[in-house]
Amino acid sequence: MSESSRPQRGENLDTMPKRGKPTLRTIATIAGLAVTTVSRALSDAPQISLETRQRVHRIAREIGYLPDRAAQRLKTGRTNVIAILLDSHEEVVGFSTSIMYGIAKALKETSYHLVVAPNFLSTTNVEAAEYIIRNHLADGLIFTRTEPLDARVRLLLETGFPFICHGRTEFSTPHPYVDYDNFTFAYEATRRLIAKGRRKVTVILPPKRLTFCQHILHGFMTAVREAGIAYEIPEAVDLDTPADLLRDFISARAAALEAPDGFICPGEVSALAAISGMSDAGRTLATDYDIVAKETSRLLTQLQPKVDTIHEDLTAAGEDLGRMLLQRINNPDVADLHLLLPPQINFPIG
Amino acid sequence: MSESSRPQRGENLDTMPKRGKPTLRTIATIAGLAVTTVSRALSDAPQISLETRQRVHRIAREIGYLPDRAAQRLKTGRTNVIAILLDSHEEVVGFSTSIMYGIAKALKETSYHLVVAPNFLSTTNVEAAEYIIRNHLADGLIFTRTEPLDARVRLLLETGFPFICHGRTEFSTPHPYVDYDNFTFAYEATRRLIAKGRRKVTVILPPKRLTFCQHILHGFMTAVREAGIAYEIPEAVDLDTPADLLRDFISARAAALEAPDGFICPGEVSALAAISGMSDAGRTLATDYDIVAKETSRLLTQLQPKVDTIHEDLTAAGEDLGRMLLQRINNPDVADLHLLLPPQINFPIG
DNA sequence: GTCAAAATTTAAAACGTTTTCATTCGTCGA
DNA sequence: TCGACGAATGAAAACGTTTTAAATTTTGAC
Repeated sequence: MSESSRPQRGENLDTMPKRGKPTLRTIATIAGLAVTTVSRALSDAPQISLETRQRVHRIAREIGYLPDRAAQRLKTGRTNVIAILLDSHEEVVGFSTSIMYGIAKALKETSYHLVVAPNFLSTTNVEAAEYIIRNHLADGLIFTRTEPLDARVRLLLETGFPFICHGRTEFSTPHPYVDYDNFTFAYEATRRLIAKGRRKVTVILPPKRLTFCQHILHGFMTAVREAGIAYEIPEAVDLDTPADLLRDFISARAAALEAPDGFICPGEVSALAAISGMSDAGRTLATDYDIVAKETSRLLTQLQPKVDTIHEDLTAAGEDLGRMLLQRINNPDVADLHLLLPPQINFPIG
Repeated sequence: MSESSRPQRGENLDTMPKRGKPTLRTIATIAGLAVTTVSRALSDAPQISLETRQRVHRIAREIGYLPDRAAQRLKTGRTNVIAILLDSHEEVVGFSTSIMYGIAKALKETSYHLVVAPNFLSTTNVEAAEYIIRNHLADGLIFTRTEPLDARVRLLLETGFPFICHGRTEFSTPHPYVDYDNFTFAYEATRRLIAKGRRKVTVILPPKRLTFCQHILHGFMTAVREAGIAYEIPEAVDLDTPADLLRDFISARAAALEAPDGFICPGEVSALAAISGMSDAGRTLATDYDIVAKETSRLLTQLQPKVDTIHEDLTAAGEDLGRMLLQRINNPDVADLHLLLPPQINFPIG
């Protein structure tokens, strides 16, 4: 104990009443330990005795110590930040919000933060990823709405930067992902409509460039072909179409000849638009037509009569994304990190 | 030049092919200068000769030098990050997106980044702000949708943390803000409807807890009282009501007795919902009723017949927010930093 | 009791930058 | 010619943490 008590609170806090933020040194001085020991104790290193560890933790809590993330980052090279990418013009609608909520839950007890990286000034969705990597703004990346040949996936695989996405690309390049089994969703949804006696089915598809559009189409077509039933696939609208336009489209379609009497709606907004549109055309749910919808919140449970739903738990998906990305960051050579989440079917299947 | 060339690239890069990221030292070695000089040259300090400054900049560009933000932050205490807060359950719809775009533009040529701070795990919207301050995750905060007694504003004023918000609180506590003149918007919009010969006007208000709801109501009521005209204020819906519910509400209202024939829609979604709803009830725009809408994108310019619009440039507001926040950060005692943006009226006023 | 091994703790260097203070070098007035 | 001055550059400390290597204390076997 030579000169451990330097005049730390001298005349140098006249600039701001910043109350000399506590550091490891503060704790060390109070506890009569070395900074090293305090650091180790706080990070629960094995070689520290239980007693010191507890004492250090207690002091830290009492004086409200928070580690300086800049110093940690400088030393370790890790930012303790996970970023989620937003497409150039994607808006954070309920979809991403639920996923973010799940990610935030997965990060809750860790030292990691979630930041949302908007991508407003660049034209391609890969530029935001490049920017993050170049400036080392995060330790890992999450993004959604993958395409079969996704430029982001390619870039990240090339640079070896940790990432995981919600959705898959084509199968030739394996990469970490969490995806929902949209094939089964569409297959079971279609079979349900058929089982209910519907004779012409249709599906509101996602935008064609997205991978999961293929999955839904595949599941739909498989069930349609097995049953040899009539179907139609709207070209003018998709899941990203604004709700009123969708409503008007469906209303117009219902008034025409050979209108469909069974709808697959892989999203709540499209389901509500379909109900409104059919209602505009004088059709009654359950009597004149049926819907099977994908539900991600509890929006549809209010409806009377009830529509058949298949649940997709986006919050759970977000938790998996967060958990698996951390796994990937801390152990770069875990092989083949992926997960396919099963649909949760809310009606009897036979 | 004693021993400036240490064996920097020894055996220590076997962990990762990280290509020894260039640092100030790298540049210094190449240029035959001291690290100090390089640092000064890059930050354009006055005492560096023009020649050295240019040379250093050139080398930095050539080897792709990027400053280590963690080191900068550790040394200066500044994070070079601006955060925009999202409400607990607010979704980033077109509204926030435009503002973020403007902020990003204002930050473009500076060293600042914009990050979006979601607030999913806390229940009140003030917790996200607290979290950011405690962990010093940003140098300044931006948020929107202020309330008359806004807990975030109070917290930030108390702690002296730099912030600026889009929208005002009550007038008793001055604080930095950028706001749109919603009084004038509503006043002129109402007068326009009256000038067009409408005899019963109505307005879709924002949620009552938000400050700018009062401003719109005030402008509306002022014009209504001046003209002594009939009016009504819907209680069951507001600007946050989902579009189909709004449409159905308006359609139902149009069918009833003494329905309004003039609508103030302070948002594009509500304007479209009003048109659809009136159309459902068999009413024709411009013939049976008129609308004055606030437009923030170019969504409404497509419509036939045209609706009268008053423009609010959210991107410009974002730019002002970013610019003024930087001003506030770099000079904490600028007094009374605020801006009231005038409506841009797209019809002849008389 | 002694000595080596194990269990703890510590000193010091390092991460990459900024900043304070000192140094060099030419230039100019006397 | 001398010293002083200003311009330009440099050396070294510091920010708060982690980590390597070393020092100290404790333990256990003989």
